[in-house]
Amino acid sequence: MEATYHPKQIEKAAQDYWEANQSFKVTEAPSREKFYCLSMFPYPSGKLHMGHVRNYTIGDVISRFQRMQGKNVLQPMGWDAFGLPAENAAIKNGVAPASWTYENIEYMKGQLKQLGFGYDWSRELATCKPEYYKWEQWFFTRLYEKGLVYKKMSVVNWDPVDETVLANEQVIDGKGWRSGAPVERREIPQWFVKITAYADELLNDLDTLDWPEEVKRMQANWIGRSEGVELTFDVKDSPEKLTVYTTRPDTLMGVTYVALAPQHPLARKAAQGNGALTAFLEECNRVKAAEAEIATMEKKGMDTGLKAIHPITGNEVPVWVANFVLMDYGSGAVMSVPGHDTRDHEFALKFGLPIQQVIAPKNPDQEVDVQAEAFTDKGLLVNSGEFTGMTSEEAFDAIAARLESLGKGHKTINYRLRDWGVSRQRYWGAPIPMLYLEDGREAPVPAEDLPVVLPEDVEMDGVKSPIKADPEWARTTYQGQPATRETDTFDTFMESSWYYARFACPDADTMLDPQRANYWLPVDQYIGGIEHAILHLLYARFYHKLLRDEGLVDSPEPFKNLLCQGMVLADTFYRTDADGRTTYYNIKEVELETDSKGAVVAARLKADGQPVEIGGKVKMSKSKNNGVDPQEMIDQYGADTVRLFMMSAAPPEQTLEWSEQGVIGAHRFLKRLWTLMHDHLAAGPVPALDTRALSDAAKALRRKTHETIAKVTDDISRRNTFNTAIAAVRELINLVTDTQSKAQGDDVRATIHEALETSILLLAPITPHICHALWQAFGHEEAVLDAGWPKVDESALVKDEVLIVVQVNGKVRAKLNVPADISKAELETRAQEEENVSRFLEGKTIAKVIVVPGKLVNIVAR
RNA sequence: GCCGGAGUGGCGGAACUGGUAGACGCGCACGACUCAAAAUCGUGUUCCUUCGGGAGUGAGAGUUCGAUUCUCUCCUCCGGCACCA
Repeated sequence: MEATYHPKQIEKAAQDYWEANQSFKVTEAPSREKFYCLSMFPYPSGKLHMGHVRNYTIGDVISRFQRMQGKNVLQPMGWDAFGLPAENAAIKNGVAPASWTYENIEYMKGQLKQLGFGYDWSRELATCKPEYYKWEQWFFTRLYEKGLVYKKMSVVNWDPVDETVLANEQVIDGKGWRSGAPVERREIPQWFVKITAYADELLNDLDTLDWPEEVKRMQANWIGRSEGVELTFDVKDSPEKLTVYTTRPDTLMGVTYVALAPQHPLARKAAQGNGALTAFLEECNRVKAAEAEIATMEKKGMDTGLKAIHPITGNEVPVWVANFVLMDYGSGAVMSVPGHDTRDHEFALKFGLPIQQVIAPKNPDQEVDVQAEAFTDKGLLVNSGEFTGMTSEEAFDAIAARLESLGKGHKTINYRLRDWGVSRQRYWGAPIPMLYLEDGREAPVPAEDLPVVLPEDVEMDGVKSPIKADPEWARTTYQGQPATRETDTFDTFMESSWYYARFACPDADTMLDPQRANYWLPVDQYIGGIEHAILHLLYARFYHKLLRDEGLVDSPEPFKNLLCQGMVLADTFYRTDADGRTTYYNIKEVELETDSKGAVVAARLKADGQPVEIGGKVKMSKSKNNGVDPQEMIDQYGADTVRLFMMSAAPPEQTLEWSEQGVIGAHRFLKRLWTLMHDHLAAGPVPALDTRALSDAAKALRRKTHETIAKVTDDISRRNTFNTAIAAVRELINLVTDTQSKAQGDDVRATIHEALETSILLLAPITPHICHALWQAFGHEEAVLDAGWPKVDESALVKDEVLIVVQVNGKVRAKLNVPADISKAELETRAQEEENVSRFLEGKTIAKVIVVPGKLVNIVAR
């Protein structure tokens, strides 16, 4: 063993060992307990970023820990290889998306290996390969045959200059990012998968998942199940009817107008021959097709001139168009009750529409003025004809029953969740396997003709998808008649919705091999960013249920446990010039000025010595110029240092603030650890541990060793708090150093040996390379990777004395070391005898004494 | 706007079930080693203080013998909002 720590050498040696022994290649072994640990696969954007490193380090620590518990651990890795950035890179650099993607995969794979992640690379997959997306195409045709796929018109961002569809991120301040033209909402026909048919199951099964509560809550809210009433308004002098959905039928008598989405057919009809309304509807279309955009913009509306007939009173109410009513949600029309809905109230005030109170608070003392502010609570009905005096709950049923008897409405369950639009008008995606026949019919591509292969050797001009530009690509036949192919491609969420299952049987010549898939699935631990809390995770859950209904898997849910890791942040520094443009500077270009305590008080640019603004800690990104390249860190400090810092700086769900000083601190610990181990071994043979004859110092160290095993085991397996696990090992190492300098003897040396060996095992999942080397140096034949996890010796934990805190009126006044088996009464007496306690009791009478055994005594005195 | 989350020393964080606030680390200060520096090792480090003690976990209230932890109101920051992945 070398006297100094050389991360490059030992990391290379450990990685060579794993490679030569195929250490992470696993096969299905029904007799063994399996553990499937999966980290969200990356988009191959070029090189790994710190977010990836954090995500994959967490996964690797859990995988290695579970392996040391004796489980058959599968940890695969692959590539979410279709997507927009490849097209952008293709346009910018003149390379085909495919070759750009494959190059990135090669490079990033090398980086993952350098970090020492224990993946079974024999299962690697890339979603852009036909052998992967073939099955996705096949599955889509199965869904089509089952009636779970349909086509409808749907809104996209349209760039009128480039004549192309833009993604939301390509629309900046309402303009196309390349053309600069104001975008328009445009409706085009698109394919949808009926996720709403599974809404109830997706909602109910959330209860069965060991997921963070906030993620389950977000998904439940996203699905948005509500019970309400669907009712129709007749339209005056027209055969048309308006259908609306409401969760508050009790407020029906307070409807003073009806609001339509600008895309509603009746709004369009009313606009014919109405120039102002036509112009307004056009204006409503000049906005990005994103809900956040619609919800935050200024509320605008216009009267259509139409009158709706109230289904119960028969009164006429005006029909308005409002820019915030969504066509995709419900029926695209809402009944407006400004007295009892905040948004309706705001709109009514703005446009001078009447506000009518129909609900009064249940508490008669509560003052309500609906002209000033909407009263949104449930209560008692007023001004509601025959329904007056009912509670909101009674009125819900009574009004629903009345509507039903009139044939104008019925109770129904509604979901906020909308069907999954899977069509994209882009090139770099899996072609949607549908055909359009000459006679106008559509048909799925027959299974024997799959996959529909995306050509990879193409040139991108930046505007039109190469498969849309080439009519030859689309030309084909179907059952002898000419047909054209669909040239839209799938949403990339399609690929990421089932990759976890394909990893179980990546070479199967069907979509999945149920036997192998059922051995590994569900995933025992899934790890990924919180930003995927809704969309990806909901689509994957949906897809899993579709796979189950196809007979490909048995389980109802894909991911048993979920860990959402936080983002990686770094300091930002910037200057704003006279034109209001902001330039960001990397921390390397900046010099920090600190006060005597080390607090940062100012920053200046090294280049010109002038001050720059301190922008705080922000998610690492190109635009903020605050990224730290993992590769540089690995080269400089080694993979173990990077892994150790990542895991020790914060618990996984929290944001992690990058700090090079912190990295240096982690590196320092590994150097110290190495030296400590080396010196211990260099001191000669270690006597055997005789637990019956230990000095106090040896006994204390041994207790700490076993307390640490218990703590680290619990922290990793139950709490996922790797930071506190590392802190516990550091405490143990600190105590070893301390014991070494204060006590000698065979018993001390033997307990130190036990403490050090234990530390190697406890750190092995986190810093596997150094632990691999140290374990060998300690003379073990087997690799640390396959060494069993250390076991707690309960007898080592026994304490003879405990520390008791004594409080007077909740303030700490003394600390006592007492025998662990002291009686309550004696503890009270001893507490009161303490000098600093009696001092505070003087002149007071004791009202109460609270004793928490083994912890504290609180004397309440007045 | 809607949904979800987070605020603790100079900094990252700890306190797991309502029971010693600040574990562990970074930074800083001082000391040892050194011709010197780096590295390394050691000691100290929430704030105020009349050195008795007092205050303190984003702000304000409440429950409790006792609140970082539970309840309510508010402020700030972050994630998602269906075509970034």
